Amino acid sequence: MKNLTKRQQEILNLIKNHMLDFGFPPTRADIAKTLGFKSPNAAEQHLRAIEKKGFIKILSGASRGIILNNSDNDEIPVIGLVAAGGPILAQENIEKTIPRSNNLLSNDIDYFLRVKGDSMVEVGIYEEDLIGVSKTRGHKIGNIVVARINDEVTVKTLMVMSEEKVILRPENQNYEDIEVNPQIDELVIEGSCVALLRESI
Amino acid sequence: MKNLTKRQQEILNLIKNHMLDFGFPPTRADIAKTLGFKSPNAAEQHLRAIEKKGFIKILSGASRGIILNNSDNDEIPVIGLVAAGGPILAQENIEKTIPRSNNLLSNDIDYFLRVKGDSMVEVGIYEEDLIGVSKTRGHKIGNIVVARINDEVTVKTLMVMSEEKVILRPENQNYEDIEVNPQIDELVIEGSCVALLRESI
DNA sequence: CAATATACTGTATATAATTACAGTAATAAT
DNA sequence: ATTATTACTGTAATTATATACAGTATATTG
Repeated sequence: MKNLTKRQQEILNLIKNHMLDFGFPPTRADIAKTLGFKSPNAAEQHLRAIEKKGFIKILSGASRGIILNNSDNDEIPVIGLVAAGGPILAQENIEKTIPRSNNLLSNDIDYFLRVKGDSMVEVGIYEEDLIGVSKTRGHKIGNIVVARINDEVTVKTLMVMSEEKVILRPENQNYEDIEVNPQIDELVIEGSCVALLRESI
Repeated sequence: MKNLTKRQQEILNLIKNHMLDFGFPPTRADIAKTLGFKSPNAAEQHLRAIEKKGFIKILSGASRGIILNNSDNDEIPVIGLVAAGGPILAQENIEKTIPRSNNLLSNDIDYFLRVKGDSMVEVGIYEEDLIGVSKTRGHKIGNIVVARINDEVTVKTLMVMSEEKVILRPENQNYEDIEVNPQIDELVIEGSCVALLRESI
């Protein structure tokens, strides 16, 4: 999907704002008035350009017939069991999706992962909890991370991370630290835990 | 707010469905066509009646100018500190509101309460966590409840509940059970904890 | 260097849509 | 018993709106 120009982005934002304010899209005249165009055709042509780039769909003949193509995916996938081999976010792993609500949880949650086992109870992460995982947030020492060792996905605290030694700590006295040599075993830090959600208490 | 007639409800549903399908409201002609009216004026008059009853607002002169009055409150209040005296849900206690997402958390959350203190750490409820509280769900023995003793609001496990003795248990070995005689102290079980949300980890 | 995209003005028109007015008929409320 | 509400048909006018066509000017791309 091509990038919008600054002006086109302004118009797309205007449409979104109009939707929020009124619950329906603006007319060409509305757009022209708001942006100070002297001709509704200016708006028309911008809309055509934005449609061409795939951000909206224009229904011909219908007044206010502008449909937003929700490119920004506003649904967060919930990952249950992770099938061996494939990527965590593979379609087969997605248990359901939940709408992103900006007010609520930090914006950089890429997915929720359902916790299995009791290895993190001492930091209040229980079996069946959903942890919000950010792929991009830096994987710093001390973070609770989602790690993949060979084909197994696990949630642990990242204690040490060097070229030949990574230590992952369960937050439960009954478990031992996991030491991995990334030059021997395949190790991927998939993301950091940034939120938690417990659906049933 | 007066009740809608069956036909009026049908039309309101039609509008909502149109919003979901297209992202904007239907025209009078759309409504007439869908419901088999031979005159757009039939739709017009229904809309006026629905507006009169407070379910929608009609913007005059605007095509598709129908605004739904979100009567079903789809925002869950988040309660921070509870001011002494008043009800928990008093406006001054509302820190923010978050949109209800049906997929995600059980539907009978009436509000979120921000947890203060560490008295419930052993069941994975930490300071600053938000607990989802249901007012209606039965306050059974063993439930984690939101209780108000005189003017203080607290979250504990309900252990015993009889006419002259109520025991509330902190889930933390460093704290003692709280025993209340409801005939001496004012005690209200405000609700049961049905979900948990941790915004920052 | 020509073609294409961007960013508009300006005019015009067909059609989309609201909305007023005039009725009919059945049912519910006072 | 009469008045208001509900639930429509039918017609028509006015306004709202999309959209085509003809331009101008600048910037970007192949």
